Amino acid sequence: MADADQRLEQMVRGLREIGHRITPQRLAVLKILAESKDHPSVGMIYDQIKKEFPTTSLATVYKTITVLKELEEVLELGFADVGSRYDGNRPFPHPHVICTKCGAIVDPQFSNMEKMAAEMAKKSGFNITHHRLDFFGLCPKCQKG
Amino acid sequence: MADADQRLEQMVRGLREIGHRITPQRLAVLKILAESKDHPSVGMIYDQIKKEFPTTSLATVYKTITVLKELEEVLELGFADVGSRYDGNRPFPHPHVICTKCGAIVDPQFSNMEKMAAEMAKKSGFNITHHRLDFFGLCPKCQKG
DNA sequence: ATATGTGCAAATGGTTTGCAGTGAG
DNA sequence: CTCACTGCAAACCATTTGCACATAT
Repeated sequence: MADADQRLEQMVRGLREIGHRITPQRLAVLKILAESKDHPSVGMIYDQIKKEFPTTSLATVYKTITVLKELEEVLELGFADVGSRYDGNRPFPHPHVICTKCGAIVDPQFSNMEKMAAEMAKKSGFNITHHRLDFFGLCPKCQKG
Repeated sequence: MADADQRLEQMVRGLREIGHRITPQRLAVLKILAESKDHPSVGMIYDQIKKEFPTTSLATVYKTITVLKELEEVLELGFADVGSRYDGNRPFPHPHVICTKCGAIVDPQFSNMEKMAAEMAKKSGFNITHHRLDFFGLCPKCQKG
């Protein structure tokens, strides 16, 4: 998990740079986000943290994520039906594949979106800064079930 | 607006087929969705409708949209920050370009996503059924402002 | 020492629901 | 005539906020 450690350091550094303190609760949130590859919801993070710090409040988790979003150290994936999921491991735009049955979210390798973004910018006159690409379907497991 | 008329007919037909009634309020929602190219929110639709039917309730708008979603006669675009927007004119997956300042949403022409979807299916083992592709940036107007 | 962070509880805001009355088919 | 639809208000639920206390720096 060397890359998760690096992500964690990066997050801590970012918070310190803008004058934020590193509390144990906050560190626990950062750890979960830096390590997880399954794009957890706030609730999932909260449940996880309560094992370590039973008194931690949901509000603290939300507040921490808000700061990380501002720092662009976490990527928010909002869904109309199922709320928001977070990716602290790869906090930059990249494609996702979402199972419409069990809700699993995975990162496929690949994709040169930059080329397509440039094309869109040209055609629309927009100054494109970021993007989002999601594919929906049934994961291998749910195809059998 | 010939294609909007066609969309409207298609929607009405769809509703009738599953035994739903066509009330004036409902028809007003359908019209707005079939005609608009600006991806309105529920609130925008509601405001629009009140001009014609001042007593119409928000709940009715929501309920109608829920049915249209089931029929796949309207495409829902959920955003984490700004809620959901709806496209009844082209209710199938297609790319969108969203202005991060004024919230405008436009449909660029183009895109062969099918190829990319097939690639994703192969790599992930998922059975891909649909997708979503959004580009974010500043629209020409907001680049000046 | 001194603000920032925490935890709790209350507030918010978009969306959904329950239900009695209304109206499309 | 009937049963689905409407409108209203209440319920929901994820997220946000206010505030007194705790604590990282």
